[in-house]
Amino acid sequence: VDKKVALKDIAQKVGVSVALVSYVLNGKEKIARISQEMAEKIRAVAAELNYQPNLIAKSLKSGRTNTIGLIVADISNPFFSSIARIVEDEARKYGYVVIFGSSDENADKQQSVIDVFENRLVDAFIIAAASGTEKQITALKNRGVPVILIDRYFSGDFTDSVRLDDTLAAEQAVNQLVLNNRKKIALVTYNTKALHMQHREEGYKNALKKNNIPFKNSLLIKINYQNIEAEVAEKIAKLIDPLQVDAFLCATNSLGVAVLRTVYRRNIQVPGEIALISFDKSDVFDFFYSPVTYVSQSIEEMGKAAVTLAVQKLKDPTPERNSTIIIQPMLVIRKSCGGKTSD
Amino acid sequence: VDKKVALKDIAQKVGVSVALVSYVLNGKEKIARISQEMAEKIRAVAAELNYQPNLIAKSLKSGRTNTIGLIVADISNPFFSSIARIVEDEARKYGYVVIFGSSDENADKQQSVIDVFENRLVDAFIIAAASGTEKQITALKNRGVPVILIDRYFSGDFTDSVRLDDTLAAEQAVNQLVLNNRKKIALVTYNTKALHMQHREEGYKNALKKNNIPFKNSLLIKINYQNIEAEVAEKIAKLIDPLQVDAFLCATNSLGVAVLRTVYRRNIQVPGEIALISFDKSDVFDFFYSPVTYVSQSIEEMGKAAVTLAVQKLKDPTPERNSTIIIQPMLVIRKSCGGKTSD
DNA sequence: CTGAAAGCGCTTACAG
DNA sequence: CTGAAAGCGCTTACAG
Repeated sequence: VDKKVALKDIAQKVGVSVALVSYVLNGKEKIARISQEMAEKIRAVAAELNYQPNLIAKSLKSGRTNTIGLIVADISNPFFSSIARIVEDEARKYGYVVIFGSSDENADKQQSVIDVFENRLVDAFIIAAASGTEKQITALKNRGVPVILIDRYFSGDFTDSVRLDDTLAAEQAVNQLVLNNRKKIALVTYNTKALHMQHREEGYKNALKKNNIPFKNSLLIKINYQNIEAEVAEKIAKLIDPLQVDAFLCATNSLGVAVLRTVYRRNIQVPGEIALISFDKSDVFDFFYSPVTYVSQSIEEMGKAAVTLAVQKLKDPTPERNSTIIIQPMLVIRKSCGGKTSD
Repeated sequence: VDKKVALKDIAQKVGVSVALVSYVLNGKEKIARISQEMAEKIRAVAAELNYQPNLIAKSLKSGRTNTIGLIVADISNPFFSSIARIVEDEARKYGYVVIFGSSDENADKQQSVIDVFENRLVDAFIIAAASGTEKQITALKNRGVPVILIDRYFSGDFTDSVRLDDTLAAEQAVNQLVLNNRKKIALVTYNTKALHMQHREEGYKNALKKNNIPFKNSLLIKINYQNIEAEVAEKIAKLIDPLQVDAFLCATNSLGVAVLRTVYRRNIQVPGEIALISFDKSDVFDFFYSPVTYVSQSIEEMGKAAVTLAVQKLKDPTPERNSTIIIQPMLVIRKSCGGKTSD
């Protein structure tokens, strides 16, 4: 087990001060006007000793860690792990590394992850914020830490965010179902005040109204995040025995998969008896006997935008306005929604 | 934007030295024999100022960062993101935070991730090592950094590892297929020297031999990791037109999904025309019209074991032997493998 | 019971 | 062209 080599070691070997070595190795020999040959010699010895800078020491000096903290609901959810991958790659391009934490949609847990990350002097946060945590986010901002919201957002323009046009997305989905002659369209969503979910609900209601379909409360199904499979099974059971719906719009991929599972178990024909559209993407949607129509949001676009915003804020920490980047939804139409398709 | 409060600020306000504050806040007032009332006062002021320790400064002193570096092939692969989630939760219990990187099965990329993490003084690594990187791993170990291999491993006992009994797993799968009267069993695996894949191949061959089925090279399908979907489609096409196989064993979930996609597109009946077993788990396997039989490995067990080993090594850095924890596979039998099942 | 001081590894304004 | 010194925020052996 070798001892790590430090600037001091190089300095000693070359017979020069630590300061010189630091300048040279940081490419500041011009500024410090260090002689060519000395610079060469220092670089040679550094290479010979295989010098690796101690980034922790650099961080203590600079207050920067080149680390981005990514907080999502659950890293094992494919939606979030795909975002994580994009964020990782994009961050690396700028010399940043990503540390992650899952909030499980729980405000307390989110706060504790924020605390831990902040004490480690994470440079910026990218957060898919749990519902009801706007105070956490504003507090962070007030402490001068850049925060980019992703997927989730709050009303008001208090931080940068990257999000889907949720209202539009839901409207498009409902319109498609109506186009395919569905009139009894249920929305399966989470029991939450989270704004992105509220907007999906709003889009659903808007589209019903525009199509002259009365909204029925019994067709608005709210599921608790902690208990998805069981609640979906139970609440859907009530709607299909006897059949009171002819379509489901599922507000996330987890809900979509849960609904599929129930529908599949109960042997309900898709799209014969009920049509189906889900938000987000899932491999599962491709393999269901009736491939599932879904609202696609470009994860690549979202992840890249989030990192770009973070890096910008880091470069110029005092911009007066916050950016909101709105990703356009795309409805990928396949068999499950009941129209004529090639798939 | 407030300035962060430091020990100094508390010390000034209380009118005492920084050392005292440090002792008290670290619960070492006993050792330093500090008076009750002074300790109380210091704690009160710390709370009042909402003091948060600077973990970077602590790290510089201690050489510890309480960070675990997790390196996998691709964090967006459900297998690895599930592991990441377990590792995250488990690490948190011990006060560790997780930083992650994807290697894309590329040795150079893996080395660059290792370098970055090491310069940040990550305390320990958990790595699903890319093929041919044993030198990287031994080098890390020689530098005194604890490394736990997960999922992947190398021959020889040179570091701790947590892995599946790959040979046994493949044997069990093949035996099941034989039991269901399959004789022309193809193995779809990666074109790699990685030992876990070699062992799966070995298990496949062992089981064939034990069942008196001659091994045919044409039924050993090797796919390059970089181009899964296309190669699977192409190579499988050759085997099914005309039909020269009656079963596929897929060595990972990505391969399983790719094979399913091809089989599905070409409208081959499962298990009527060909039977199917895959390694790993996937939501997709549940929704295929013929639910897919798979080799289940307990990700929870693996993740927990890896973190436990890491924490142990951190506590006691000089144990003479390395631990190898071997997870037992479990074959989850469903319709796709062609026997009689309830599913 | 408490404080002054050194040191973790680095950067950088200052002096010469 | 180069070095001595202060300082980032913390810990801890030492002295009193």
